[in-house]
Amino acid sequence: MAKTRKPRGRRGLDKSQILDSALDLLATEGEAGFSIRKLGASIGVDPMTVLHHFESKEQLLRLIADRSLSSVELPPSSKDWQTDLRKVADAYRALAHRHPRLFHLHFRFHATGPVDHASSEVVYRAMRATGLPNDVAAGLGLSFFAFVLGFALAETEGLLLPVNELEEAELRALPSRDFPATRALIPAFRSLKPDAAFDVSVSVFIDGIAARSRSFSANKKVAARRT
Amino acid sequence: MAKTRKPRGRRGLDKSQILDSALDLLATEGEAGFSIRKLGASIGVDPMTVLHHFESKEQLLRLIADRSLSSVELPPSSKDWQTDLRKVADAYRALAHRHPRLFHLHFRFHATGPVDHASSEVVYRAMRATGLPNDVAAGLGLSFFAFVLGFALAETEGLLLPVNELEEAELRALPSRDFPATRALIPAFRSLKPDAAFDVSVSVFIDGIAARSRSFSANKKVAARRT
DNA sequence: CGGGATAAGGCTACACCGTAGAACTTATTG
DNA sequence: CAATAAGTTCTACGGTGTAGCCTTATCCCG
Repeated sequence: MAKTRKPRGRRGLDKSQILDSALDLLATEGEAGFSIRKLGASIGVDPMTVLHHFESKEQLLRLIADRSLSSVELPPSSKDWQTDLRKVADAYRALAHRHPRLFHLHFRFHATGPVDHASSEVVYRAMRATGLPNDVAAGLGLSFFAFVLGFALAETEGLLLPVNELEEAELRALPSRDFPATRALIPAFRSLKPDAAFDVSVSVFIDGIAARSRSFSANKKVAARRT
Repeated sequence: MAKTRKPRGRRGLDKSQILDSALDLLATEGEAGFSIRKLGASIGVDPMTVLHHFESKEQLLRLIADRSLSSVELPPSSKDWQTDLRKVADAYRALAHRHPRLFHLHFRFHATGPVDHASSEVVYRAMRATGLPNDVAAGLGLSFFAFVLGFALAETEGLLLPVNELEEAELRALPSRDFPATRALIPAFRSLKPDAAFDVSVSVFIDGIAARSRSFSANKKVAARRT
């Protein structure tokens, strides 16, 4: 049986409950507005009591990130590595949408908890299914993660929103001699659909991997035939 | 003539010089160790003097990010959109390597200064050269940026380093029944070469775009012939 | 049941932070 | 020279993380 001993203190405080409140506070206030004192006040407890359970603010933030990460529901590995990759990508983007104010923490504390390992296992299994050599597979797997996290972070930080009127005015002010492409795309920026952009770029990445996988296998066959 | 009026104060302080020192301090101490008081002390000036030139710490950080951004040397647009994309990617990764401690600021303050516009013009020009429709081109251009920035950030935050012995031990501890792919790639993680991983994944992304461009053009021709 | 042992929870204090407001000093202008 | 404006500093306020010490409640063992 698990050793979930009930808390002994008179307040019946539970680390896990504190973490929940902490995540709430962080999710609503953002990191700048998050403080141990506020957290203590929000749960009616002395700030030092919080630090008694989590030895520092840094540790607390780390555990908050871990907890939010534990909410990703990762797909089972299937036969088709491409859909597996797509599902992992979607799962992490959904995570970003669930807690946009704290998603950046996943870059600061690159967790190595079970969730991360499970997700990356799916990715690495997919990369190995391509037949590419191990060093390439490892690099591509990590890059795929970096891409997905980067896209999601860009989204939560507002880099990917459809441009508003102010930004549009700024773009229109660019000299058309030097910025023809930017100006030509202004209508597209106005009606930008992040979901579609994500789908397309994930597909593009996966297509690129598939192409590389095909040409690598072909070369290997040729080399084998030559011996 | 430009209006670079020399400073009038008795200390001869210059906004630009303060900014230089600020960037230095931030680059060596990291954001956690950066404070207006320390900056003031480092240049022998009252902290409030700093705030007189930059109205808040937030503004100062924003300008530091802008300044670091202004150091990217972006390539001229060529005839080949693929090499153009590659050069932009390299330029931003180089930026991250130049100032790893403050690269994350580029996500917080998505600058819209001239440098960013110039770089994105290169990207958008490339995307339009593919012949893809504008909405797809816009989304892919932004995604390409997100990918490059995400990779670079992952690198500066330590997600992409070759695994050390401690991490390797953690990976080895994973049950081989559930994590065969992760375990199989451990040697590859040991000797991971970020440069190569970046090159490969940028190529993969570009290849994917090129493939999509080809199939789109083909479809368009078919549709045109059918009328 | 008694009496440590142990952990939970709280109080105080310290060093540091960003910055508002007012005062002072100097350079420029009229 | 006086007036003005800009640069610089001082002081103070409310906020932060957390070290050190203390009290109190619960558990375990004899």
